[in-house]
Amino acid sequence: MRIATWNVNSVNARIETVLRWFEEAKPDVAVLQEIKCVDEKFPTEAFERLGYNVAVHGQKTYNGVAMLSKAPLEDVRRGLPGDETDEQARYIEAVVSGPTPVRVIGIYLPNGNPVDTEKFTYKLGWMARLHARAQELLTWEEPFAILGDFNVIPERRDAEFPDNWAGDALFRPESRGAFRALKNLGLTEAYLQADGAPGAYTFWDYQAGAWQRNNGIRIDHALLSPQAADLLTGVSIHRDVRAWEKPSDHVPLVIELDL
DNA sequence: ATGGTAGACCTTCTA
Repeated sequence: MRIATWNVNSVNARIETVLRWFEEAKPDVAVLQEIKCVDEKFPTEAFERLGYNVAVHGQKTYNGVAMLSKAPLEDVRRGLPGDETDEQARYIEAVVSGPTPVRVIGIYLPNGNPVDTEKFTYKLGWMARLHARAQELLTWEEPFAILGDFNVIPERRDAEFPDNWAGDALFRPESRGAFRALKNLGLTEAYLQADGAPGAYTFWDYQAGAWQRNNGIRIDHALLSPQAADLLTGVSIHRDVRAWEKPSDHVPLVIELDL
């Protein structure tokens, strides 16, 4: 079973590129971030034509996440628990049906810049709530995977020019520490040695020729519960998609589970 | 040090 995550930077502006990738990569499940539309404007029919069930947690103009699955989705949950006042659409969770059901969580973790504003506070609070949710799910001892745009550069080797990111919310010690703490709950990062070498980036800015200079960062991640980690057989970053016509600034990350 | 690009949408915000 292939599970993909991809920040598409507007699903409607990018629909041809997105559908082309789905037809080529044929993921069984995918979580999308930054769909940048309300539920009613999501191109549901286009994905249904490709055989997907669709769950959307949309928002006008900003953010927005979705989940697509060939198998039926159960127990769909929208919004990260822990703050009833949070109106940003950054979290979707569902159980993918099958002989071994797998809970899939798609996240668009807040960027957090500038760091001297409430945006950074919101990011850290959001990470604390994600930590609590993961902690709860772990007590169920079932296979689950958290995938998405984490907006965290875990290590220096995850940036081509790490010094450029000093002080940025994506690389601040607080953000990296919260990411480590999340993993240290007992989650396995899907990050094989082949792709784990320096240069395994998932994002290149549109500006200043970042792609041409390979000025990339690795900020899209997949974390697995122990029961899901035991099924992990592969990880791939679809780097070539960044060179397509009208690309997103992120590329897809795909994990393979032995199901 | 600044600005460079992209998307939504209305003028500036977010990234």
